[in-house]
Amino acid sequence: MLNETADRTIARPSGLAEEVYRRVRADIMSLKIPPDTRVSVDSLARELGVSQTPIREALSMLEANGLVSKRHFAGYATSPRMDRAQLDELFEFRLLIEPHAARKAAEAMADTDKAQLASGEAAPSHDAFADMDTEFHRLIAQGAGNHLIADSLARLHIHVHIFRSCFRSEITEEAVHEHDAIIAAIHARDGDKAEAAMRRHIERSYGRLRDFIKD
Amino acid sequence: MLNETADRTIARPSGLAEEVYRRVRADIMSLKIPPDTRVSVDSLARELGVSQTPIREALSMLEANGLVSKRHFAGYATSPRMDRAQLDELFEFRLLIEPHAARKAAEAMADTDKAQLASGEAAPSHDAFADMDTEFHRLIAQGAGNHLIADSLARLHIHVHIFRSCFRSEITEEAVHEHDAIIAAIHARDGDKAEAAMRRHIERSYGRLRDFIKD
DNA sequence: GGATCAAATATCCTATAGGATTTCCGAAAC
DNA sequence: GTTTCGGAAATCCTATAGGATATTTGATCC
Repeated sequence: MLNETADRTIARPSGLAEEVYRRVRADIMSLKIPPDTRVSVDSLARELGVSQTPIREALSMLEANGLVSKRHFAGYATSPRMDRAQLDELFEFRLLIEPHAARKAAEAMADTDKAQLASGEAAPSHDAFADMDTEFHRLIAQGAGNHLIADSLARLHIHVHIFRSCFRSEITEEAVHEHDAIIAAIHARDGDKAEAAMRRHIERSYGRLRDFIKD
Repeated sequence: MLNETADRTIARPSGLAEEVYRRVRADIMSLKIPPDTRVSVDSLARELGVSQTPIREALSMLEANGLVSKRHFAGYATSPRMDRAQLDELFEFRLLIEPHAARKAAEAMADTDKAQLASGEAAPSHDAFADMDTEFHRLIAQGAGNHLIADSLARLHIHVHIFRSCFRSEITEEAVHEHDAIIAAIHARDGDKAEAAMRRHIERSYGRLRDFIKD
């Protein structure tokens, strides 16, 4: 095995900045870089084996997506963990979008996409369930057939994912059942039921997450 | 007048990338850089008198906001003008968010902010009306007290602004009257009326803009 | 013991140079 | 007239060096 560039380097010739962006985003989502932590351009450049320019571009994109913030002449840092007010705002926004998305998905989702919906019942671990949950909501958002809806929810769910991972919340039977109800409504092409089931799911999910915040 | 750095250069020591971002965004919104036009890093660097690095950062942020797109080894280009499908998606999204924002603004908006609401009746020109309209919707979104709502709508209204500017649509009496109805409802703190008035305004606005698209 | 101030370090920000790739333009062939 | 091919130009992408700033550490003073 003489494979030289094996460790943590990036080689693909398809845009270094994009590759760095995905990698850092993954590190933030997996809490490998915890919230409210400084992110050094130099360190990342050395660790990933690339120059500072693509790092800088990737961090600029992450900043535009709200995952890191920049202070002039002080560098980048990951956003602090959500507080109560931010959690409230996030779920208020989700309640505006996702029930509507579920309705449209029920009415117009392609059969091939519907077949991919899984409730997460078979998830073997916390991380696996988190990934399946993210994919579940992503599929429904995509099923709504509106790119703005899909993109907005993707951005939001990243923050939900981080928040949930901070507390390693358990895989509740409730969440699985709520997912199943949504899946059933979509398969039945019942827009009203899908919208109601999604609204209920988000409200319950908010209740489960809110308990983790004391301040 | 011996002011040397007067032309189109940038000097403020508060983050060059941010300054470049605002400038390029303004140029795109004013159609000084039309849709579907290539944007050269070198040219911008020479024109603004700064290095390539802040240009690159600013373009990365603009890309994350959907105003330009990048192709590997081919450079940046402004997004093409919205087609019918994108316009439909945009207004579907606005109808999900803005009526709710108007309701919350009516219920909780600060008096000092309410005093700033203007229908745009006194706008002397097309550009002035466009700016007042943007500010009108921004104030209401801010009045909803949810940063996610405010940020999402700000992003969307940029595209509305560009689309409208492409056709230099007239200042309709209708739009002013619709704005007045919203303002009246907010001053009366009537959430139901504010939500209904905003929904009606967006639906009418969609009808006025849709006529410009033939394809 | 706590606070204040100054120097040292680490980091960011900017600028410039060189290699790699796409695009554009013109000529030749069909 | 249309298409194809080749070369030149423009552009992007990456890497490195130097100046400027914030943060940290340590010593001194109260």
